[in-house]
Amino acid sequence: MPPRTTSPASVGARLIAVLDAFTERAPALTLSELSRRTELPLTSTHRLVGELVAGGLLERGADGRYRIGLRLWEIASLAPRGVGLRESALPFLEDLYEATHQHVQLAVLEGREVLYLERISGRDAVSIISRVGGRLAPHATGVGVVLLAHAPVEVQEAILAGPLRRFTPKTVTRSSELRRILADVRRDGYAITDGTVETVALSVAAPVRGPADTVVAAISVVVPAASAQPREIVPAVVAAARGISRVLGAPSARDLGRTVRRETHRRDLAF
Amino acid sequence: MPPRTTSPASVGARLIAVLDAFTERAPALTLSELSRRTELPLTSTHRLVGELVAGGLLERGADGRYRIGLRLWEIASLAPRGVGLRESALPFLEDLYEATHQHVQLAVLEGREVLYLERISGRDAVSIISRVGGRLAPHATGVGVVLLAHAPVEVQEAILAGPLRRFTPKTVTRSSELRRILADVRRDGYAITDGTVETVALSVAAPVRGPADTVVAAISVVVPAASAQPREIVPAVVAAARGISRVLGAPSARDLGRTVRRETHRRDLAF
DNA sequence: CGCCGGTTTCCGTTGAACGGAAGGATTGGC
DNA sequence: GCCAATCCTTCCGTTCAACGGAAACCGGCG
Repeated sequence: MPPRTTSPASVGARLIAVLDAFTERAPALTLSELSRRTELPLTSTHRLVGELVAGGLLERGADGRYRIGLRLWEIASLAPRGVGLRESALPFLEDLYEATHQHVQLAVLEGREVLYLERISGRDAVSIISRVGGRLAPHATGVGVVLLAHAPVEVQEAILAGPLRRFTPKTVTRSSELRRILADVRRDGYAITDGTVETVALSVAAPVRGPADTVVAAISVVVPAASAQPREIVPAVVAAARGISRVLGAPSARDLGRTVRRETHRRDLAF
Repeated sequence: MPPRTTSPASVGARLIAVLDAFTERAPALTLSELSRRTELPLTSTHRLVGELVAGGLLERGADGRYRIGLRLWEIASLAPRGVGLRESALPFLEDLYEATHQHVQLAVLEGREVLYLERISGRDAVSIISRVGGRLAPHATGVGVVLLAHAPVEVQEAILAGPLRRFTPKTVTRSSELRRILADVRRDGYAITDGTVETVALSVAAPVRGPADTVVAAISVVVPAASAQPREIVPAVVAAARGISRVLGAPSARDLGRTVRRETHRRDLAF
C-alpha cells in the first residue's frame, strides 16, 4: 500500500496549528472544519483533537463543535506579561475609568503588533474595534505609537519600512511623519492620536515601565474625537501609567513625594 | 544498547504535562525544573519545550527560565466560557464596583471546583485569597454555594459525599448542613456566606443564567465581615446578575420593565 | 431508500520521536 | 586557579507510537 502522501511538521507544531485554527470569528469549529483549516488529514486531526480534549485544552460542546477549553484559559492566566501585568495595572485603570467613564486600555507590543490585555469600557463610550486578546497595527493606535516609540530599533525600523495601512483619512501612513511622531512621544512622555483608527475616537496614551526601566506596556483612554479638551486628561493618564510603573518596580517611578500605595505582593515577574 | 527505560504517555499528553507544570507559585521554570516536575527525561523535555517555544506557547526569558507565553494567553482569550462571559459581565461588575468599592467577582464551576474568571478589587478592600485564574472549593465560597446549588446532581452529590475542607471555624463541613444551605440558595436566589473562607470576609453571591436558563456562572461582592448591613447590597448583586443573564440571553431574565441596555453583539456562544 | 457530510474505528507501515551518552557553559567552593 | 556541581545543548542509533488510507457508522434530507 503506498502509504505516505503528505506528512509535514512535528507533532507539537501540529497541535499548535490546531489551536491556532480558532479565531475571534470562529471560536467554535467542527472536526472537519479544523481539518480543513489546518490542512491536516481528517484522521490526524481527529487524533490530535482527542488529545487536546483529554488534556482539557479543548472542550467539546453539546453541538459537537470544539472550543478553546477553560483549562487553557487557566494556564494562560499564569503568563506574567499577561495576567501579572494586568493584576498590577487594574486598580489604576479602575481609577481612570471612574474619573472618565470612557474606554481605558492596557496593551503590550507582541511581535510587530499591539496586543490588548485589558479594556474597561463605559456603556456609552464610543465604539472602537480593539478587543481584549485582539491585535492592531502599532502605527495607528495610541498605545501603539507609545510602545513603538520605546521599542527596540529593529522593530521600529521593520515597521517604518513596511507599508503602513490606512484605517481612516487621518491615519499616518508616511514613515517620515511616523518617525517624527515617535520622537515627539519620547520627548513628551505621552501620545495623543486623533481619529487614526476610527474617525470618531481620540486616544491619550502613556508608557508603563518595568523593573529595568524599559517600557513594557502602555495604557490609554479613548474619548470621542468631538470631546472638548483631550489635554485635560493627559495628567491623569500619565499619573496612572507612572503608578503602575511604580508597582512594577520601575526605578524612574519610585516615590517622588506622592502617596505610597498599598504594597502589592509582587512575585517573580522579571520582565 | 538497551534503549527504552521509561516511556509513558502520548506526545500530546507530554506537551500538556509541560504546560501543567507551571503553577501560580512557580510561573517561571528552568529546563531541569520542568524535567523534574513532569518526570520526563531531560532530553525529551528539552525537545518538547523547544516546540512550545517555537509555537509561542512558552517564552524564554533573559534569565533562561521558561514562562507561559502571550500567544497562549491570546488563544485562551477565545474560550467562550472564559472571556466571552467576562466581556458580557464586565460592565455590570463595574457598576457593582463603583457602588460598593469592594471586591467584585465572577466565577464558574469547572469540574468540582470554583474557577475565578474575574475580580475587580478596591484598593482598600479586605484581603482575600481568591485569584483570577485560581480555584477554590465550592462549599466554602459565596459563588461556590450558588454554583453548587444549581449544579448537576452528580456534582452536588460528589461534593456532599467527599470531605469538606475546613478553612475557618465558620466553614460549613457537615454535608447535611450544606444540603440545607443549597436548598435555601435555590429558594432565595442568592447566598450570603459569612467568614467561611476567611473570617474577615463576607460574601453576597447570585447566579448568572445562560440562554438555556441554566446557571452558567455566579457573581459576588465580598465585604468586610464587620460591615454593617450585608443585606443592603443583596438587591444590587441580584440585579447585576440578572442584567448579565439578560445579555447572555436567559429567557427568565428578559426585559421585565427595566431599562434595556445597549444591545451587545453576541456571538456564537452556546453555553 | 439512497445520497451526503460529518465522525469514528481499524490497522499495517515507517519515519519521527525518543533518550542515553557525551560535550559545553556557568557558577561556586576551597 | 582548579575541581565539582548544575544546567543546558548536540548527536545519533533504535524502535515504537504516530500516521493516514480505507471502510464502517451515523443522522438528515430529498
